[in-house]
Amino acid sequence: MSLPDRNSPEGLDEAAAAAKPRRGRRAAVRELKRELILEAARAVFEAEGLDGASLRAIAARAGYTPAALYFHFESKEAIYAEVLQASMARLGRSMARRVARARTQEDRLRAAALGFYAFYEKNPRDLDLGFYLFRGGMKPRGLGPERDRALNEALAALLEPIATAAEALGATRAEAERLMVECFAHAAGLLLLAHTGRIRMFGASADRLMADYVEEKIAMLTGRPAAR
Amino acid sequence: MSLPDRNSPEGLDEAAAAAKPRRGRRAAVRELKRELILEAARAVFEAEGLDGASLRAIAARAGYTPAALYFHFESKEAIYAEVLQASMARLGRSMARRVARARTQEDRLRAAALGFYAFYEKNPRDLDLGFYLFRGGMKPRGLGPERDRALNEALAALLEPIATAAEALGATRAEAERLMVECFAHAAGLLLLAHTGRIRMFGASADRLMADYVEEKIAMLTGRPAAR
Amino acid sequence: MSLPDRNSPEGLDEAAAAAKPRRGRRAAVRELKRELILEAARAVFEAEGLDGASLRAIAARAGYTPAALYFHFESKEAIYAEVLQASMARLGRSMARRVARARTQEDRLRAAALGFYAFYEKNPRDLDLGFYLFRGGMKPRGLGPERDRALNEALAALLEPIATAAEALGATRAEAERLMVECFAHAAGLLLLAHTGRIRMFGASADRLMADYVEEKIAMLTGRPAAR
Amino acid sequence: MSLPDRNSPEGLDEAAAAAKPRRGRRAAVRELKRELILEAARAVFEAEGLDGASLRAIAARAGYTPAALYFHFESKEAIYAEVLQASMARLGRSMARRVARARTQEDRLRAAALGFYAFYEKNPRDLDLGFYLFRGGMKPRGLGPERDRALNEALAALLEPIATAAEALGATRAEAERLMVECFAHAAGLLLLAHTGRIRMFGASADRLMADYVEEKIAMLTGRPAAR
DNA sequence: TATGAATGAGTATTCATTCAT
DNA sequence: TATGAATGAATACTCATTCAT
Repeated sequence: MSLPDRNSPEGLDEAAAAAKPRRGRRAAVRELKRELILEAARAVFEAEGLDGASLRAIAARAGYTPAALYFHFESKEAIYAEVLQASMARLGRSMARRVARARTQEDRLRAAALGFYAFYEKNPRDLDLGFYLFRGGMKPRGLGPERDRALNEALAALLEPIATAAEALGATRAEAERLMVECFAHAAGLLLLAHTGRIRMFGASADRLMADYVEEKIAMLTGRPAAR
Repeated sequence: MSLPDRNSPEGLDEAAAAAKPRRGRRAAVRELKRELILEAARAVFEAEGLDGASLRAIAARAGYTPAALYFHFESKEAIYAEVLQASMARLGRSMARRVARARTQEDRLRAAALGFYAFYEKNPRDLDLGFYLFRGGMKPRGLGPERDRALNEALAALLEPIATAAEALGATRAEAERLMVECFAHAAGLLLLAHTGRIRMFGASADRLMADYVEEKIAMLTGRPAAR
Repeated sequence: MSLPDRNSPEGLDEAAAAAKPRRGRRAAVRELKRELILEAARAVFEAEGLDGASLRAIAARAGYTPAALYFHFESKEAIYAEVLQASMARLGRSMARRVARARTQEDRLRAAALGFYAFYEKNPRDLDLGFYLFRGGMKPRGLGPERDRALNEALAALLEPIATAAEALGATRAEAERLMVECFAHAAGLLLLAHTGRIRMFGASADRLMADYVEEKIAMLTGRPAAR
Repeated sequence: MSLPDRNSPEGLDEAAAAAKPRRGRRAAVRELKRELILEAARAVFEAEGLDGASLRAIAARAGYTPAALYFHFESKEAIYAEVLQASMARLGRSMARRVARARTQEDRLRAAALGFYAFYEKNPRDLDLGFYLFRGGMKPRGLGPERDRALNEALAALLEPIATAAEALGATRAEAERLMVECFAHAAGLLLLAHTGRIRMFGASADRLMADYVEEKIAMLTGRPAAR
């Protein structure tokens, strides 16, 4: 059954709503259009990278004129930043879900460290996007200092669950952060190799390597021998 | 009197040589010019990346017109590939030197694994160049499939000393290759993070982390506890 | 309780007024909004010129959307024309005030001729605006022929006080008009030079030059030697 | 008859010249092309003004691609500056010719002062171009400060003959410069009015007014009554 | 009356590459 | 070998204007 008369600002007067849509409706439409553009942008950025992608291509794919995008975003870089933020948000949610499902402290660490790796392994287009983070330093400023800062902060927040889980396993804060960085680095390296086919070239399996790496670390942390 | 029967394939007619220098001389001059162009290209590619660099900039820095470069290289990508090969050759020589100096098998492994890392740490511009290897998959074709294959082979040869040292320490070939890949991945990850400032953001020291990683691996290999 | 019978022109029927205000009130509000837009437009046109100014900038400064301006003016040129007319009206009032204060016929001529010059000297932004008049011929049609004609008429009316004063000093109508034109030209030239810094470049003072010019003309007219 | 063996650097070896044209020939061709572009640019700038003209239009009129112009000039502003310089050079030559023909000191002053005016009266397109000089102050920098400075200097040199002639008639340097500025201003004002049709509107003749103005000034300078 | 969204034409400039010389 | 000139396609971005709401 529908419940038309909730006290929410929507509803109440359908005729008026049809004539002049309520704020919420307008904003929703606007948001929807933004999403569609971002969706198109994501595809193009994934395929072409930040520099390689052209606003025209994004606009065309979104069914718009280039000029139209400027009503929704202030520049190509702004679009890229949003696409990247969305990707990181998905990663964050994916990790959180995994950690929430874990029942032991050890599993929580596994979930966090492997979750980071697994997300990018399963979503290689997100990895393509994320590589901007790894190139941040090369060109003076890719997205502008402000957006870069925001992305750095988002990244730090993203990795925190790994450190938190390590602390819960008895590590000091310093040790926990160190382990977090090590896992980040190892995952980044493996993803790099796997993503570019460099690992296949050596007949190795990247996810297996990552899992083993985490087990080794857990073994060191808990004093138990790693099951290899 | 002239000595026409030197063993070299060139020579034979000095008068003609003056008017039209012998093959060898010509080739040497030609090679020299190529080197000068590559030198200029290296500087520009390091600063601007493959996409960011313009042929005009390279030509200008080399003291040439853009059109002139086409007498020496067939395209911008061809130049990049040569610059990259040269960088890898330097890396190879650097690793070989370190390994040669090592006295024990353990040290040979340390030399190889850390040598890879250390070269890029000390020569960040080479790292910038090398990052192409890590992006190989992103753009449909960066340098063309042929050049990509050649680079892959060169990379494999480069890393071989690590596997060789591991075998000398008693690892099977499979284990040795696995360790080689792990070291490669860890080094790549750490370099990535260090290079883009992402590691400073966590207050960690990349070279320390790399050294520790190698010690852990050696300890596992030899059965001794790692000195942490 | 409501007090429906205030003496103001509004009121009388508040219910009706709320639903649909009477013509007068509506028109007044409309006029007010137009003024606010023109005010904003003036600032932008002064700073950027006719071509340089963008409708977006005008709209933004007026607190409107570009599209909204089209409810009040039919084009950018129409706005410019109105801004210019307002500027000329101010000039006219300024000259009239000066002439009214003058006690002798000679002073009336001084007031008119120098008043023209002085207004623009004191209000350089109005001069910027007015320069459109001087560029009228350059672009095929700046504001459209109709608007141009209206501006010409307004200009002629503006300068008339000079001719009137000259006639009062004994000049024939032809001589008076000639003097009017001469003064106009000299003032325009000096303003041009002063306005663009070209006069500073020669170390001269524009207003002094203008005053001297008028004295020379008065001397010729009255047969007295000019006080130089 | 042809005289093939002049001692000039041209000639001598026609075969070689055909194969690889001598420097002078190349430079001449290059200069010719530049001239053709400038010619096209002049037409467009005259018709559209600095802002209104587009590089595309200039290129099209010159029979080139927009990109091709960048081999000859570094920017639109650079082209404009050259066009303007050429116009001023023509003005300078025109004035110099007139002054050279003058036989008395008085005539020299007439020639210089009226020559300035007459050039622009006869070449209204040059006046359009020159109006940039009068708008210099409006927008922060039209051509860039360096080019603006160069143009100012050229203008000062252009007007100098007027001051020189005045000094020859007995004026002090200060008086001569003042007269120079006055003439410049009056001419500028009259040209403005004539050019924009504002003078016709009062039934006056600009060149007559200018001539009379100069006579008045000469009369003042020499103490004789002006022939009006 | 006012808005947000959209358009289509326009801007200067840069690029790798080609080619006659 | 080397150059200067040229091209054509591409770039991000801006503009005045329109229109459904």
